[in-house]
Amino acid sequence: MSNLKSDFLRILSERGFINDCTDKEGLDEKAATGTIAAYIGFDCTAPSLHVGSLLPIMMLRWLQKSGHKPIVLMGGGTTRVGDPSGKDESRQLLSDEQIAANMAGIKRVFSSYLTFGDGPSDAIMVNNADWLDGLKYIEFLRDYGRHFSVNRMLSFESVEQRLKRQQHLSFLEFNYMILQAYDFLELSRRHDCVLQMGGSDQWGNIVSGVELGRRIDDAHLFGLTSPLLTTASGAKMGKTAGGAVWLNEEKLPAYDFWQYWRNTHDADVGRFLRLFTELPMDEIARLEALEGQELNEAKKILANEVTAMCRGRAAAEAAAATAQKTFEQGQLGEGLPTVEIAANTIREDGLGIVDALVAAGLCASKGEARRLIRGGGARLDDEKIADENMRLQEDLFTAGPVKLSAGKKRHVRLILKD
RNA sequence: GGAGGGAUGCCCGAGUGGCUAAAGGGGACGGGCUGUAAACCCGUUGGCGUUUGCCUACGUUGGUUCGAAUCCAACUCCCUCCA
Repeated sequence: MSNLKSDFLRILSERGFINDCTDKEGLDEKAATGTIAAYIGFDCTAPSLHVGSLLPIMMLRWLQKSGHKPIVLMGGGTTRVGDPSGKDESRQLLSDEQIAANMAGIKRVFSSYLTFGDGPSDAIMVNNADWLDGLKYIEFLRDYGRHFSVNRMLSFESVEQRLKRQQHLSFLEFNYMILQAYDFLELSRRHDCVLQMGGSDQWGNIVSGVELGRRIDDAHLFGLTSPLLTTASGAKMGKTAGGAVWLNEEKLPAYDFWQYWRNTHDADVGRFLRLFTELPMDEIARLEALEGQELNEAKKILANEVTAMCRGRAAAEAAAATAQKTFEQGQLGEGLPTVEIAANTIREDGLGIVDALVAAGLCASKGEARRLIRGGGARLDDEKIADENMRLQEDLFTAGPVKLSAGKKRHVRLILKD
């Protein structure tokens, strides 16, 4: 395993980034003797990437750190088609305006992880709409389509899944892998890119590109995939009570982002430290060896490191401080999500506690708020709320913000606003 | 184009005229135990109002009926086989 010569592959390997590689020795040789360019594609299906994309982003970061050139491919063109990999059903088609807006949001996050510029190992960002949008159908089919075997395509996991489960797969989506393969070819021609990386669900698409390069340009391209990340409990990474764990601040406050990592399962701590932080391996070994309650320290470090990289050191420290106040001292941390209550809604005869829970975003509906109270999960300044008809009065706020909680982990600061 | 099968709540899936806001499971959320873990146990899981109430919901639109997720018709989409 560790007879790897290149820094790049050795780091990825020892940190657990590698699931599969089309030609590990060949790639190692190439990375050890020169500078290589590698790319990962990101489709613009949402206004922000979420933690699921953090793994590929970290791969690009290590690539750059070991002296190579990362290429971030924005899927402005492929998003118009829709990748069927790993999806049960066809995604709704996104409008071009949505795609453009999503791309703008996604682009922002990369500057936290990569250095962009014109130097040999500076990262660049390209958009596959640049070459996909202008393709001519018949020409494309004749030049490239003939290199694809439908028999083969049908056997790829992404396609086979759909067929086996009797789920609709449109011809549009069926073409996705061809376009992704073509992307690789274009990038190898334009930027001398020799490696495509991605999640293991991308294996089929990546291999298609490697083959296309060999058939048409006689190029020796490489593919490398990372393991599909699931948590120890088997769930796909990146979901939390509030929804997806977004990388962009405007989609998820730093405090919540930090909390996500703080709540990592015991069994995942070591793996996540290796994948999502840049702590030295021996330090990680020490941290993951901690047992019982002490392992919580490792989780805090994990949260701090990941948050610092994504949101900045200051944001990470603020989140850590808020968490400490809230959980370890039982106080009201300043960094908790803050919700303003308009003073005039409360002045007359107070604000119903049920409405307050909904307004605070802790419950999706009044019924849910009532159930929460009945189940004993709602608390006001750490006092269990027993009466679902209770009303918050104005004088409650004279001493300052009030803490409203749903369960042990979700807290909101309520403040009165004129 | 022909023949047959199917569409149920976040997901899977039962239900073939009233007892159905709809079994069961998963997930999620809450409580207990803990370490802001895991496992386990318990509870909750359409909306609004709350003492029995109203509204929305079983692909879509109509119809039969006192009454439909359940029967009928048309339509949409998916699947299988045939051409």
